[in-house]
Amino acid sequence: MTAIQKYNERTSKLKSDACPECGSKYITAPDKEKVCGSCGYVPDERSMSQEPEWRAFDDEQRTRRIRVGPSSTLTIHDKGLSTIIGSDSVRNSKYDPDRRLKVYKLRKWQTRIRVADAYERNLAIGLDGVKNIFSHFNQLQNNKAALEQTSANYRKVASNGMIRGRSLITTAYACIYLTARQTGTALTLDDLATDAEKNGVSRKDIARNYRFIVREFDLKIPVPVNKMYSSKIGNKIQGSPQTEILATRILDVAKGMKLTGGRSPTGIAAAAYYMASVLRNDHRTQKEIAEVANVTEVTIRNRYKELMEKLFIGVPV
DNA sequence: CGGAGTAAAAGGCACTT
DNA sequence: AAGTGACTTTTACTCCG
Repeated sequence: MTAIQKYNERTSKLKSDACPECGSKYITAPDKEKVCGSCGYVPDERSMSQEPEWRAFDDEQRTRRIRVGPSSTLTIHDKGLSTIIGSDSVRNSKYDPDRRLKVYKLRKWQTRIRVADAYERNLAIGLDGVKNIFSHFNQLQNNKAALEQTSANYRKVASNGMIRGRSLITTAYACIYLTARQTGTALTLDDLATDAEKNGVSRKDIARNYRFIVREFDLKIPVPVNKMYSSKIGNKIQGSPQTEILATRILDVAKGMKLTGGRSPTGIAAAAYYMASVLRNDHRTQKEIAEVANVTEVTIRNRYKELMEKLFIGVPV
């Protein structure tokens, strides 16, 4: 069967008005999908073709037109663009020894060139570090966009020679924290620090590095959105969604009244959540909330008191 | 026990030396 | 990099219902 015949056979099935499954007619309502009246078959006429949109009539055209490979990414030091010379032709004895030796040498040189440069090598280590740290946090684990952004941040820091005198891993942590702050992800410095301590990186160093980057690039970092923290509390404590919603409302108002500046975002979020739980008779103890929010009960009390005073002025409760 | 409150110690931040 | 000062949070504790 020629290609033309195959093509005709395939398309005629779709174009004909008979169901290819049972042969009966389609029902076609206006603006609706075609559905077979008797067996329910839906022809996937508009499904996406996995095939290339071009055609090649000889080998030369094929090699010229083909464009494949993984998409470009910032998370690999050479952006994932380099072709890796495979090891197949080295190991496989069906190839002649000359060829195998040649490929072996090519591979060796490729490895050298790829990461031989100190800058490139460090970039590779740093970006790997970022990826590694990402895998420790479930907020980040499957967040490709955050990984790309962190990698972009890291590259920017590296290319400006700002890692000199600082450790790669500390910079990696700082870049992750930066991304979290930029994207409003509820990942606190403490969260990162707990993980970093295991690698011998102190919280202080991450914070200093982070501030250094922010200052150097003159970045405008939004004030943390407290809602993120309150929903984090809600998740950990398994509270009702309504309590969480009320907590975020309280935080909105508190923010509007400038009650959030200078205070720890987690403390205020915890207090708002406590307040919401009291108001909604979904009562949680201060201790319970303090534990998941990583603040003390005293802080919750203080912030709670302040919220109650400022938010309910003149309002009979 | 849950919560209110307090004094003193500790910690973080912006800024200076 | 260490010191300073204004400020917040933590520690540790008391008291109340």
